[in-house]
Amino acid sequence: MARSRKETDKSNTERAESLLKTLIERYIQDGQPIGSRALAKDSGLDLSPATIRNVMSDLEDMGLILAPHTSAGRVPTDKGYRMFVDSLLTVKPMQAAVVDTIKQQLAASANTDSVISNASSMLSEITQLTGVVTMPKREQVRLEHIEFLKLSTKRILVILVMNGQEVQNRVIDTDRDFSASELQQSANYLNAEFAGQDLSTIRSRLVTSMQQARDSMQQLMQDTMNLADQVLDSSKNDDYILAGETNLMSYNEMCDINKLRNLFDAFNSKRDILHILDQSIQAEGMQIFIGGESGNKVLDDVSVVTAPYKVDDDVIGVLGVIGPTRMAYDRVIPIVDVTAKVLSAILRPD
Amino acid sequence: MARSRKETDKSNTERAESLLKTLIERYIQDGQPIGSRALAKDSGLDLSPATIRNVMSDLEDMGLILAPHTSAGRVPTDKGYRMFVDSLLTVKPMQAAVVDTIKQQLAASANTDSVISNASSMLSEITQLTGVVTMPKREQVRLEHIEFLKLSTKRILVILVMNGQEVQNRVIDTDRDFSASELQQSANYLNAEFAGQDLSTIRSRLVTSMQQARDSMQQLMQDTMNLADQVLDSSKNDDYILAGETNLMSYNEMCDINKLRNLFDAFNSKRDILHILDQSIQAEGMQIFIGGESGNKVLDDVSVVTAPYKVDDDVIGVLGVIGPTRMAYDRVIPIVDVTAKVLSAILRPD
DNA sequence: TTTAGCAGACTCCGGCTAAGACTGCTAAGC
DNA sequence: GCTTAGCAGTCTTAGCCGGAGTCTGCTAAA
Repeated sequence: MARSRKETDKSNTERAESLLKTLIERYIQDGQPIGSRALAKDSGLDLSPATIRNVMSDLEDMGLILAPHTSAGRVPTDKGYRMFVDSLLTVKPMQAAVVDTIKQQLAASANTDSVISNASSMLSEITQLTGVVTMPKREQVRLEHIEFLKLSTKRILVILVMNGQEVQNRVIDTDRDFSASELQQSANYLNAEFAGQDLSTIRSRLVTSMQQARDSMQQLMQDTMNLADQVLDSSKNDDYILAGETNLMSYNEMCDINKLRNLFDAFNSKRDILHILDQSIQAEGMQIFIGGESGNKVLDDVSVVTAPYKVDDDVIGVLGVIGPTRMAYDRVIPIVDVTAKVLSAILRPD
Repeated sequence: MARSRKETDKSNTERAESLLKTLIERYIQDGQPIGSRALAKDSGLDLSPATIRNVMSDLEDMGLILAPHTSAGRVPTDKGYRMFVDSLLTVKPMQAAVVDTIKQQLAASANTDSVISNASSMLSEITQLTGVVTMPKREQVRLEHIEFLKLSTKRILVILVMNGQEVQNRVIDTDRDFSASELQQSANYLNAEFAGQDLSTIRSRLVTSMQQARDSMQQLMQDTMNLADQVLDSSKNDDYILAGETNLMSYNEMCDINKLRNLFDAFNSKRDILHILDQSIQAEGMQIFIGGESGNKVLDDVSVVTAPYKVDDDVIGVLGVIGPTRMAYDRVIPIVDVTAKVLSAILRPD
C-alpha cells in the first residue's frame, strides 16, 4: 500500500514536471499565457483539460507558474524558469555549420580587442539577443616588452607589449625628471628581468625586491622599480563589450519604454552589469541569472546567460547574452557555451 | 496706392512670420497642436481667433504648418522649422555658470580621447539630448615622436606620439625582416626629419622624396620611407563618440519603438550619422539638419545641430547634438556653439 | 480687412455589450 | 482515488455609442 502510494506520488510529480516543461516551452515560443485546453493538446499525455487544471493549480501553489488575471492561462514565474533550466531543459545540439562560422570569424580577428568585440557581435547575431564579453583579466597577461618614452618634463609614456599582439599605453607623471638614457637603462633592466612573466607576478616580485634592497640599491634602480610599480598600479580595466543592444527592442515584453531605458542606462553605466558578470567569473561553468534573481531591479524581466572563458585553465573573462526572461534557453545555452570554448582556444598563447 | 499696397503686404507677411514664430515656440514647449484661439492669446497681437485662422490657412498653403487632422490645431512642418531657425529664431544667451562648467570639465581631461568623450557627455547632459563629437581629423595632428618596436619576424609595432598627449599604436607587417638597430636608425632619421610636422604634410613629403631619390638612396633609407608610408597609410579614423542616447527615449514623439530602434541601429552602424557630420565639417559655421531634410529616412522626426571645431583656423572635427525635431533650438544652439569654441581652445597645441 | 457666429468634423473618453477564453468547483464515472 | 464532463463565474478584449470638447472653414456683417 505504502509503496503504491509512493509510486503514484512519483508519477504525479513527474507528470507535473513534464507539464511545466511543455508549458514553458510553449510560452517561450509564443509569449502568451497558456490555458489548460492548449496545454492538454500539447502535452501528449491524453489527459482532459480538467485534469490539467488540477495539476496547474498545484504548480501555481508551488510558485512555479502564475495567472496574470483570473481568467487567463498561466505564465512561468522566475522560480518556474529556474526549475526549467536546472532540471527540465533539453538543450538543442548546435549545427556544425554555426560552430564553424564562430571559429572562423573569431580566428580571423587581428588582435585581442577585435576578438572580444567579434565574439560579442557573433553572440548577438546568432541569438538575436544582446551579446556581452568582458575584457580579459590583466593578471593572465604576459609582459613581452616594455618601453619608456619621454613626453615632457616629468611625464613619461609607457608602452607595454603583451602576449605578442596586444599593446597598451600609459602616461605617468613622475616625481623627478628622467633623462632619455636613464629611461633606456630602466627599460633594458625591466625587459631583461621580467619579460615573459605575467603582470601580477611581476608586480609581487617588484614589491618584495623593493623592500629587500631599499638601501643597497643604487638610485636609478630604485627609481626604475618605482616607475614599474606606478605602471602596474594603474587601474585594471573592468570593462565589457556589448553588441546588439537594439535586438532587445524587438521583444514585446520590452515594450515598456521606461524599463528599456533603465536597462540601456545600466548598459552604459556598466556597474550593475559588471556585478553580475563578476559573480559568474568566479563560478566554474555556465551561469544563468533569471529575472530579479540577481537582486537587481533593472534586470527584472531579463535573463543573463554566461560562461567563463579561460586560458590554461585559468578563468580570465566572462561572455554571454542578455535577453528577455522568455528566451530560447535550449538554443542559447549551447551557443554561449561553444563561443566560450572557441574564444578560450583562440586566446591560448601560441 | 501702389506704395500703400506694398506696405500692407509687408506688414502682413511680418504678422504671419510673427505668428509662425509664436506657434513654433509654443509647440516646442508643449508638443501639442496649436489652435487659433490659443495662438490668438499667445501672439500679443490683439487679433481675433478668426483672423488668426485666416493667417494659419495661408501658412498651411505655404507648407510651413499642417493640421494632423481636420479638427486639430496646427503643427510646424520641416519647412516651417527651417524658416524658424533660419530667420525667426532669437537665441537665448547662456548662463555664465554653464559656460564655466563646460570650460572646467573639458580642461580637466587627461588626453584627447577623454576630451572628446567629455565633450559628448557634457552636450548630452546640458541639453538632455544625445551628444555627438567626431574624433579629430588626423591631418591636423603634429607628429612629435615615432618609435619602432619589433614584435616578431616581419611584424613591427609603431608608436606615434602626437600633440604631446595622444598616442597611437599601429602594428604593420613588413616584407623583410628588420633588425633592432635598423629600426632604431629608421626611427632616428624620421624623428630628425619630420618631428613637429603634421601627418598629411609628412605623407606628401614622403611620397615626393621617395620618387625623387628612388635609386640614389641607400637601401635602409628606402625601407624607412616604405615603413613610414605604410604607417601613415593606415585608414583614417572616421569615428565619433556618442553620449546620452537614452535621453531620446524620454520624448513622446519617440514612442514608436521601431523608429527608435532604427535610430539606434544607425548610431551603431555609424554610416548614416557620419554622412551628416561630414556634410557639416565642410560648412563654415553652425549647421542644422531638420527632420527628413538630410534625405535619410531614419532621421525623420529628429534634428541634428552641429558646429565644427578647429585648431589654428583649420576645421578638424564636428560636434553637436541629436534630438527630436521639436527641440529647444534657442537653448541648444548656443550650447553647441560655445562647446565647439571651448573644445577648439582646449585642443590648441600649447 | 477684420470679426462674430455657426455648421461640420474629428478626437477623446467613459460606459456598455457581446464574444471569447479560462478557471474552479461539483458531481458523476472508471 | 483519480479522472472527467459540465457549468457557473470571472476577466479581457474589441467594438460601438454618445457626449463633451476643440478646432476649422465659411459666410455675412461690421
